[in-house]
Amino acid sequence: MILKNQIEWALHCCSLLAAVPDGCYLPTKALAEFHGVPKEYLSKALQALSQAGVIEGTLGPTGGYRLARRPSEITFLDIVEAVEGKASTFACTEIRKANPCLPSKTKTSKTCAVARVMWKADAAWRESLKSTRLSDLAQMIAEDVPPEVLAKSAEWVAARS
Amino acid sequence: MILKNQIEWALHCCSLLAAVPDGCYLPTKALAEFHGVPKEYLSKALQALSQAGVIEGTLGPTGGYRLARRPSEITFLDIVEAVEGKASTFACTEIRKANPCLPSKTKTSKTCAVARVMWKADAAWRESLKSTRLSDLAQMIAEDVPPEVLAKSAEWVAARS
DNA sequence: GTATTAAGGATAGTGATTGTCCTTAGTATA
DNA sequence: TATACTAAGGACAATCACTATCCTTAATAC
Repeated sequence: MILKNQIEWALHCCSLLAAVPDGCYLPTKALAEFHGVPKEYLSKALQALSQAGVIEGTLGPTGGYRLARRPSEITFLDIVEAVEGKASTFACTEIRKANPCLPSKTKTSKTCAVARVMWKADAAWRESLKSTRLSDLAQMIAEDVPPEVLAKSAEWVAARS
Repeated sequence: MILKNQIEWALHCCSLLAAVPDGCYLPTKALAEFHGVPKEYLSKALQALSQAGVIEGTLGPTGGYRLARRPSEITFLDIVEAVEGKASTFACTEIRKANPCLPSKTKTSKTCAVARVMWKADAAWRESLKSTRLSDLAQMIAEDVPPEVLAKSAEWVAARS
């Protein structure tokens, strides 16, 4: 099991969209070029983010995407769930019901114990993703990347917004 | 992204192996029949568990599998990692390096910030899986399943061990 | 009117998961 | 010793999700 690449793309795109000047939009073409990924396919991830209300897009020559909320109000979970969906990573197929010793009349009152444990772990994963906001990521990146690269990237984005 | 079915099978199989009498082995055929899954394919998951040292198998007419340790010393994480591997669910493809504003000479001192956050969430997931042991699962199941079904299942297993 | 954009449908290519079949070697029993 | 049973594992095909590309439609700025 591995998360799809679109998750990574979506996270990096949102990170970059945080650098878009107020009132402006950054088109898919620029986002794809900046990250070196296919524009058409990236578009699918951006559409998912848009539908989830994480980002918002507008049409026309000055169109593109921008964050729908402030970076401090967008969590990693928002982005991951927009692309990946909200369904648990563990799918219970109820194989416990195949138990030959289980009379068919038995009521399965609770959910499967195995599933409960796996879902608890899934919840812990999401809770961790929820605890980091886009603004936190911006701060981390500001500490990692040299200031001149950061400034140049902001210019690059502004020039295309 | 979704965990493979073999994870579910492996967890249920380990749960059932906990009911095998001391010194006995339960063959793949019985495990597959009990859970209603294809014997040949289930065998792959059991082999992975065996290689990871979670269970141990022996050959011959009285052969099969049994737990390699006591249920209190086997965690969900042991089982999940045996089948799924220890690699993180998030794979960083370093798309940050495609940044056109990044001089090629720039040293990437730290790992990607996005990856760090995703890996932290992955660690939280594994930590949660680590906190539940096979003995805990047995207790949960004992509270869910009617005593007569539990006893009948134990008989079923003993008869094939 | 023209160029540009998001949105989304249709369709292949790719790779991981699922499933089956077969061979090999070790073990218990008659 | 012969036989039946088992795990281990290699080879292979089917299925399905992910990746990628192409195309049409509708809205927007100039």
